[in-house]
Amino acid sequence: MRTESRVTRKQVGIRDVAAAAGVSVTTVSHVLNDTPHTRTSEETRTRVKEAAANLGYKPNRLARGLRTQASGMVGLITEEIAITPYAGRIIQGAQEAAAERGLTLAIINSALNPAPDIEPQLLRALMDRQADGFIYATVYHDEVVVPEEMHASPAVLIGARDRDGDIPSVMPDERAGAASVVDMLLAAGHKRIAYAATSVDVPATRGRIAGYRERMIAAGRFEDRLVVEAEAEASGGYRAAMALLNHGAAPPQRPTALFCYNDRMAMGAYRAAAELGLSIPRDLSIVGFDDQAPIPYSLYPELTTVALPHYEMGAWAVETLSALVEGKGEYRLLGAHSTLLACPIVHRGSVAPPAAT
Amino acid sequence: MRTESRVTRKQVGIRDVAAAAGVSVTTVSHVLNDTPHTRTSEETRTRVKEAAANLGYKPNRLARGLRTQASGMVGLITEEIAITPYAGRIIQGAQEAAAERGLTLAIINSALNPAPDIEPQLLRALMDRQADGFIYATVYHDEVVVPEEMHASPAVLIGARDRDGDIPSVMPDERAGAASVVDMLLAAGHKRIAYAATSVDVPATRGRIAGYRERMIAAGRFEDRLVVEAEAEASGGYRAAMALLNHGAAPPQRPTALFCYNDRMAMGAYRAAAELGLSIPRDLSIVGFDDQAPIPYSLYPELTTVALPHYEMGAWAVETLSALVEGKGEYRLLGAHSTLLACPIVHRGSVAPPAAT
DNA sequence: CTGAAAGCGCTTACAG
DNA sequence: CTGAAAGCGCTTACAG
Repeated sequence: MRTESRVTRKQVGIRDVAAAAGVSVTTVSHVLNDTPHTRTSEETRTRVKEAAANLGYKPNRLARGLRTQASGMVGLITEEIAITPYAGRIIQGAQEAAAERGLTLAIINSALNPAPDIEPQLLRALMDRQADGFIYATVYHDEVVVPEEMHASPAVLIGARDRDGDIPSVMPDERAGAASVVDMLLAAGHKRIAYAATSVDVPATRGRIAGYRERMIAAGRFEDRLVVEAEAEASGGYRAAMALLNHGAAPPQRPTALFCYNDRMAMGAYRAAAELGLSIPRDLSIVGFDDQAPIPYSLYPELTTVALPHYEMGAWAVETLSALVEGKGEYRLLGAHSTLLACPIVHRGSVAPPAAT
Repeated sequence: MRTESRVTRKQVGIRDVAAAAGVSVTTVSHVLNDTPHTRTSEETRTRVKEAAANLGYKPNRLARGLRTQASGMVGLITEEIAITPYAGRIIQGAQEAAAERGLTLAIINSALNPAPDIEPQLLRALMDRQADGFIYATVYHDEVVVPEEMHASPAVLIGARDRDGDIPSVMPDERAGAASVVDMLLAAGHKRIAYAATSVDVPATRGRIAGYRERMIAAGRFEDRLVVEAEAEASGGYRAAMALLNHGAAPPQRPTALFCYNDRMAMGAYRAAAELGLSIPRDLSIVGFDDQAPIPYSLYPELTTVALPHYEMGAWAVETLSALVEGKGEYRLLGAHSTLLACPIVHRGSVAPPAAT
């Protein structure tokens, strides 16, 4: 049972506080907001603060927003991301950064191939609520053309560049991440490091293979037959691994390490290794990419992989957006600069030095 | 390049529309909102609508909210759900239902073990924005005590009952889902159906094993040694499957079907089957639970499992909440009723009739 | 140091 | 059928 009073009692407003403290609403507003260039006697300040606390006064943000023309709300449009396994952390990063700044996040989950109407409709809903700005998080494209409406507000992009070059963006440094995997494998003593590639043409595929090739070439270890292409799924990883490993040949013929485009492919590679009687990591080291739950810790041994900086991208986005919002008007100046965030290796159990041969 | 005018042009307000149409703002408001018990000449109506369309008038929801004391915004508090793999669909279901009703969803991602302050802080942010009500989505508990503040507003619970019995709730019908799996397996001809259980004491564990036992007993097939407990992870599934299958015994000794508490355990069971040289589904049928991406379609053969009604629970929640909000004041009357939603089997490739013995 | 008053953009009795 | 006016709860020049 609850005290009904809490439910029904009228909201206390700034006027109630003013009355209780025996001052004007102006003064209440000033002391509660610490309005700059305003002096109020210490005595009055404490009287006001006490009154506010006693009454449990909570300013109505709607009213404030109406008056100040700033809602303190930012919209996060996620392209399927809310229903995509790995990117809830974007939301988390954005939300924590928003909370620090007193901003509220309103999330719009747009479809990957948005129905022509629904996304603008949701976007409008937020604009009608005077959202101060927008973050558009894509599932990873090169370039994206953001909804027309977004150009009228401060905006920031996650995972893609703006085709019109207007909007700041952030994305993972796939290339550096892949390069660091090769470095790590090389340092562990591997010489024949294969790559299970995939052919979809997105930044992730290009960046990862570029990082791989670059380092393999630099180390003088690159060979065409070390990379095979397949679908970016477990089944593709199985096929690629079979092609790479099943030459009936022992090392040095056979690769001692297999770097997979993503964790799903790595999962298929585990199955291939099992069928070929190869023990991981003794006979074969495997590295994935994405750190896609729950794969890495569901495999045996647990999969060493590369994490995407989802949390960091979310936080970066609201930080940048919030700067844009502050510096209204000239926010175009920041322009199209695009930031790359590091992808750290998550070390687990699937990498070991190659067996002595 | 964008037309700067769009960026800088002052927002058009209801007054501009009134001026353009040569009527009062009262009239504009009436025709645009179709205010009941109000008649306006057809001619005036069209004039107003045209003027609004020409000017691209979009009502300021902040102002409307301030006036009507209803923000049209509902808060969705998710306990780690935004960063949990399988429940983005709750958000999606809630969002689509909200959009249909002209409501906007604001999402708060609370931690599983919330820091004592952060969650109430976010909740307050939404209350200060005059949210009309709240949905609290838990990761699955029996009962939960919702934050004190929520009791002051219409509210609805996903995945748990309210300890105080005040708040309507919805959850998956785990028991019926598990029962339907046993029925399906029985119908396929299996007699020895094992269950890989887990011992954490949450509704999901109890409901699933209850459904299993109930049907096995009804069919006269229940045996204690058909169920073994392990951790609810791939490693536990591996161990349980090994214990169940590795008696060196062929059917009819050995179970021909294995129902796993969740998909992660099923994943471990696949590995055990492979090591034991058992082919799925020829030698062993496996069924999981959760339909947790990307496991079911990353396994070979793809895993038959049971889906949780996330989308439906999300939609149910906003529908119910919206009813509560409409019927303000007496919303307590709806009270603690708790709704169960069906968990459908998703048929894939891991079930077949038992091999003839 | 403090306050009266205008105004943010709407809706809604109420009057005509 | 239509409109003038009050008011939702704040903030902010401006005056004193």
